Amino acid sequence: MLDLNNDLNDRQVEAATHVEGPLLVIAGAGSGKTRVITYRIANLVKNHSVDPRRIMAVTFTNKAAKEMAHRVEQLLGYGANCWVSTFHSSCARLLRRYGDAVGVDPRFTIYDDQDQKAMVSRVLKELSFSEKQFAPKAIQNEINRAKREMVGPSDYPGSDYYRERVKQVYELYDRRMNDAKALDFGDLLYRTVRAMRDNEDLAAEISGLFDHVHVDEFQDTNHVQLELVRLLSPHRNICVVGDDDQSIYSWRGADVSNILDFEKIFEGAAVVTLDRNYRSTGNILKAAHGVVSKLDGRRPKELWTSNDEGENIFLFAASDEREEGRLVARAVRDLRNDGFPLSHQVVFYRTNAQSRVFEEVFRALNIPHRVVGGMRFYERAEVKDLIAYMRLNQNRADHTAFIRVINTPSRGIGKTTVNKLVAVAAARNISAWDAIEYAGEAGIAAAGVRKLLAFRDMVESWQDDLPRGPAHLAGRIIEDTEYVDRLEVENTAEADAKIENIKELVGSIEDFEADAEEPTLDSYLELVVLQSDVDAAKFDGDEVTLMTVHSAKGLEFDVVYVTGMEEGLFPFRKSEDAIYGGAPEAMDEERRLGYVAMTRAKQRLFLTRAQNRKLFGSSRSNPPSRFLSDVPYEIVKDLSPDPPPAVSLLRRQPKKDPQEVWVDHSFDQSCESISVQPGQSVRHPKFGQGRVITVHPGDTPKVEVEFPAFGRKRILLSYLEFG
DNA sequence: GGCGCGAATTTTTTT
DNA sequence: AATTCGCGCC
Repeated sequence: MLDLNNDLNDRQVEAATHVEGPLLVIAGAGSGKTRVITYRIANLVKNHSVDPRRIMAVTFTNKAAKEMAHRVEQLLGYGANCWVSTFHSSCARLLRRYGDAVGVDPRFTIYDDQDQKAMVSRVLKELSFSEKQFAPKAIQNEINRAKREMVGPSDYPGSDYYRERVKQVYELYDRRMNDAKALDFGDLLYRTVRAMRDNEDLAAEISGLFDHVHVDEFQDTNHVQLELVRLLSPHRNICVVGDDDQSIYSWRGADVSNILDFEKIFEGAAVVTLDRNYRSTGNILKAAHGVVSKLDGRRPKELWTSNDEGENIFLFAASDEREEGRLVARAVRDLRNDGFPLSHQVVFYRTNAQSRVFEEVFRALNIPHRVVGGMRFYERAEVKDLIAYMRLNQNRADHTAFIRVINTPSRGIGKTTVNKLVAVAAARNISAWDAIEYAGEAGIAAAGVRKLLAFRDMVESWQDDLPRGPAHLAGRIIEDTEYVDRLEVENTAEADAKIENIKELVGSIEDFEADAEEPTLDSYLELVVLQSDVDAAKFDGDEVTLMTVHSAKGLEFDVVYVTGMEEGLFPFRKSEDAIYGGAPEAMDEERRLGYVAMTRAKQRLFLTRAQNRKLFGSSRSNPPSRFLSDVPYEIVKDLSPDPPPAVSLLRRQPKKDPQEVWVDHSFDQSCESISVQPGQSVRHPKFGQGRVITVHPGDTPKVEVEFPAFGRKRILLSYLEFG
């Protein structure tokens, strides 16, 4: 069952059998890192008599946690009660158990991004700050950033005018969150670390729970997470696994230096590098290496494999994004006939907005597909409404939930009534729910008071239903609020879709009750808010997967299509005036993202782009992604339909051969790549607007252009403007 | 307090 | 281009 030497390679054994002291495993893509962690845990239990309940493992998603627990169970032959979960879930669990000691009500509600933003808006209103001047989103980010850096409201520096205001918002936000018995995502980590820092006994008790701590995807941990790891590991039995080349979350505070400087943080750490790849063909690795090797400051490594070279890397250059969709869809269908089931194929894109075209084309061609991410199920208004009602049953003080449902479906309680109610609550530092008691004294009209009381009675009447589980409660809510009844009356496609979503939600609650260890309302609500989209996605059934590259972390597929390989899109550039040279870290991250995308592929890798792409309604033409030119030319096979939809030319450093130019141009800052296509409209300083007739590449690229007033002219590329 | 029209904003990635 | 949001009017 557990045969380390047989099942693992030498390096993996080295990592899996390391028992005492800090260990850093640099695990390249596809090098079997989950395998190493699971074998390591199994080894600790089996050969070193470690109590599984005293082993902690932190993963990036709940899905990864489940898988890990499952694989450990397989290795041991019995279910081990290891503590395997995400940072957020672990902290929620700890705070429910120990929060009391540090002023956290154990029955807190967790606020997601939307809830948090609503709360920020409410506070802005309360302080009479204009949302125009202080964008709620920006303040939200600032609060999150502060918590990530362990900066509380009172420590927050009010160093300039703006920050002074932010500090005010942060302070009141903190109070209102407290009144609402709510914690945001950042709080889960911040409060746990705060609690352990401020309370030595508590820190000892919590860290005393574990003898060994593991952290997966360590390259994407941030400051507060590192701090937590430190506090949990006074015994220094800390094993972290990650790959600096796959760090793709710096925008949400992840700090690569956590992994780059690990030996400084935990002195005397052992380091094992896993560079043998078991996943991909040789050519796929070569392509990926071409992209990632251009980075500076990596931990030096190059993946190798004894797998076959495999097929070439396939390129598609399509005329526009619809054509790109069709080319991918056709390839998907052909490969299915060649023995690659749809479920083993995946389409990646850089931004969620790109998914729509693929969905349309796949639907038109009748190719079963599933989109992961984007508008999350649990973020849909109707789903959130029902969940808000459920939240109110867990926590009457939950302000966002209260505001959300007080007049949904509409029951004649309007803005004025609600505003007055919230004002009373704020004045008395009580929840809006409790403020109903004082509604009469707050100048709320008698009719309003009556409606508020009726609402309260309705929610109170569910009290007796709580012990019967969340599914039953959901049924009562739907019935008493007439939520579905009202939608049925609307009789529109949108309303029908909402009804379907509510049915799906109820079904999922029933599934939860049937499967969960602890099928209570509290644990259901926690699951819902901490579950990611990849967690919720079912990877059964024969369907192609569509998802962003970010959600792809840790996954693998036989066939991978990386789409939208265009400058500006992938690598992504925020706006016209943002210059790549100005933010090299951002470009580095794009590069790593490209690397992550490519290394998901086991057998076949397609890189696709569109010559013209519609963005914000208008169409524009992007040069090919610089990442294309980083793929060694010898292993590339261009499957673009002919005639080639466009030729990409360099304005200042032209190459000789158009075919070569297409993929093999270097993007140093001094030269500019321009895509030219017959039919395209261009502008000349003297002749004005014209249409491209033919393209003449070469050392001095020229373009033949038809001008309405001047006829056909051959123009040097450098005189033309595109757009 | 609800509805409707124009303006504004969106599209980087998410636990 | 499409959806969301805010304001003003009924």
